[in-house]
Amino acid sequence: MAQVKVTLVDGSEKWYPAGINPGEIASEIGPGLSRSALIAKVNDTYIDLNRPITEDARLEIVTFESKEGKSAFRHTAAHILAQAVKRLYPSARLGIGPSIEDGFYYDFDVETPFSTEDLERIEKEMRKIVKENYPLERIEVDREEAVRLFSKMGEAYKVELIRDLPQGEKITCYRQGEFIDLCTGPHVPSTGKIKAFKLLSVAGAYWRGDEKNPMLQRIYGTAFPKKTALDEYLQKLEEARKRDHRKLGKQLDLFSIQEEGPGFPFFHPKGMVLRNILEDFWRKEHRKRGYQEIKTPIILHEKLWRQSGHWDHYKENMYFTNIDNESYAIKPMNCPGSMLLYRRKIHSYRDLPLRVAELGLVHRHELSGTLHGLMRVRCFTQDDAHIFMLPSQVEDEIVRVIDLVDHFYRAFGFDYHVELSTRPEKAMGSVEIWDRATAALKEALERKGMEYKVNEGDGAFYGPKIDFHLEDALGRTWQCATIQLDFLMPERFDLTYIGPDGGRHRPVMIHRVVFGAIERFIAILTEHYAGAFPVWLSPVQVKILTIADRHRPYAEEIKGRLEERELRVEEDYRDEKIGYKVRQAELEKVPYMLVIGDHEVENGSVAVRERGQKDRGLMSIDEFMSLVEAEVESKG
RNA sequence: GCUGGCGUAGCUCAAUGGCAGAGCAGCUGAUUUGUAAUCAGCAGGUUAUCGGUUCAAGUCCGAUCGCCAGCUCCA
Repeated sequence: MAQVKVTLVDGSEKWYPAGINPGEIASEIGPGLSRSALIAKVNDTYIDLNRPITEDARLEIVTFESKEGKSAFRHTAAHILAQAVKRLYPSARLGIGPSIEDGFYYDFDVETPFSTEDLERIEKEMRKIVKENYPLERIEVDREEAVRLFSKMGEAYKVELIRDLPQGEKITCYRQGEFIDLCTGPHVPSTGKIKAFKLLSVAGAYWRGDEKNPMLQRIYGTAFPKKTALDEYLQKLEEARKRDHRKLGKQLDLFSIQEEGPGFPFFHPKGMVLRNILEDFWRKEHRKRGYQEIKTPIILHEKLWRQSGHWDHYKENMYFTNIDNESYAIKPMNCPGSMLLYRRKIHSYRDLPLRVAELGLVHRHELSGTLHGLMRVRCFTQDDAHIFMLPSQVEDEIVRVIDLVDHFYRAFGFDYHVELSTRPEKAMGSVEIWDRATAALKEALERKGMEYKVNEGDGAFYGPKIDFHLEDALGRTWQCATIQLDFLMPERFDLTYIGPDGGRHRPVMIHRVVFGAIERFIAILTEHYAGAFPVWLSPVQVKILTIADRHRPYAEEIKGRLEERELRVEEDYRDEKIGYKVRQAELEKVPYMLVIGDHEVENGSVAVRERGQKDRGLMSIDEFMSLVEAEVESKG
């Protein structure tokens, strides 16, 4: 019998009879691996454990530890969900059911949407299917057969998917018990593997993500090989919810959104402190890098928006108003205003690049269902800038902005990922111009050696963009910084500069934001620190707590000393026990508490308590101030 | 905008279709206290809004508004 050489991940090589499958190899290696084996990676493809190995290959037994293992595991869980739904609701039509980060979902077309009680029923049925422990069987069919099979079952959506598959490609299905689904796999060997799972929520989702298509019912769930891991995950979710900036914003009294202004946030005194610190930091860093600051009006005449192209491409998102029988728009972006200012005078090539920054308040009519605390609002302040350049300066300028964003995000300890968004369907300008702009962005990214994901068709209507995404507490990502390259606005506004040849030339322009929107950035910041802001950002840096009334004069003196040094101080002189005041300060997440009693008054010291820690002991006031100031300086 | 869920005191939450409640916060008083909650009293509500069913609605039905999850869209 022919033999195949199998190279394992540790580099060892073994010979097996041809046709052996990865599952058999796993059990030969050991019962532990055999038990945790889910799928296999043979050379570079992931396959089921029962697929035969017919030639020499590199083999990796894939467990739940790896991304692909998790994905296959949860994909199988999705099939179990679909099977359960088909048992309970035979008329349900199947959409798609992939694994996702941390779980899986499956879409169903059903007459009446699922309720929470339905989820419990479905879960119960799923448990039965797991217990019945069906093997997952891979079936290859040709196209006609597949169409016939799924048509017979009435699975119109599946038939549509099959029709869209490339011609000539093999079509695979997976069967478990009475249930069969169109699927490329791979899957874990049997339904019994899915030991711990939970259905989490139901939501509507358009078929194929298009709002013109019917809305299906999507059931979300997650699955783990062990109950303890599932519980741990649910616990983690619970913890993450406590970091929600909407909750913390209320608790810490940073901001609110009132029913009278959906999507229009109110900033409270403490939120304003935070916001002003961010703006101060921003101004300082921008001045250092040669930016000038401007402010343009919030309301401008409709004709400006016609000229900029917003009228044609962005009208649905804009608010309009009338003044003296003329139509005006409330700005959804800052660029047109900035264009007018560029145009106010003649520019020499020697003036370029011209970096013009604006903390600009914009209003956009976002769909009501998309509003989300401070993350997604209807009015927000962009830390905008428009950079007018010679064509030869484009790449350098993009790189400078990338560096700036990186500098900022490092200061806050943020991880981010980058996406390159290309020409959308309803774009202004020619494909050639877009290609040129996109190439320039790519070039800059590659020069920085940055990894990025391409987001086809997601650019602004006037140009492609590099987006920087940050994560919230629940791992949802939000676009914050963006760098957009624009050849079109300068054209539309007939911007020029005088070149060395004395002639007029067209500048190129970058639109960019670093925070993105200050509101969103504050939201991310709040979730990132779980409300326990580092000292330099804390709305209140020090809280003075007195033991008894008689300590008040000394506490006042301390407070004065701290305020002289521009530290942000609050006091709590109420006649309450110290434990009570400490508790309250802890809940307010104030980084430093100073306890003042007889002892401190006598020897002119302060007793320092650090947030989340115990008593740090006595210190002189000078010692304490240097400590805090050093911490502020280091942005720690 | 769409699908589903939810909306009770400033906050967190109770209340079979049958008298709207608790804890915290607030106010008043007592207490003068050493590192995560001192005690007592008082006050706090058109149960989101509007309409309907019912002898009776926080609870059932409809509409509107808002919030939450997701989809679509986006900083």
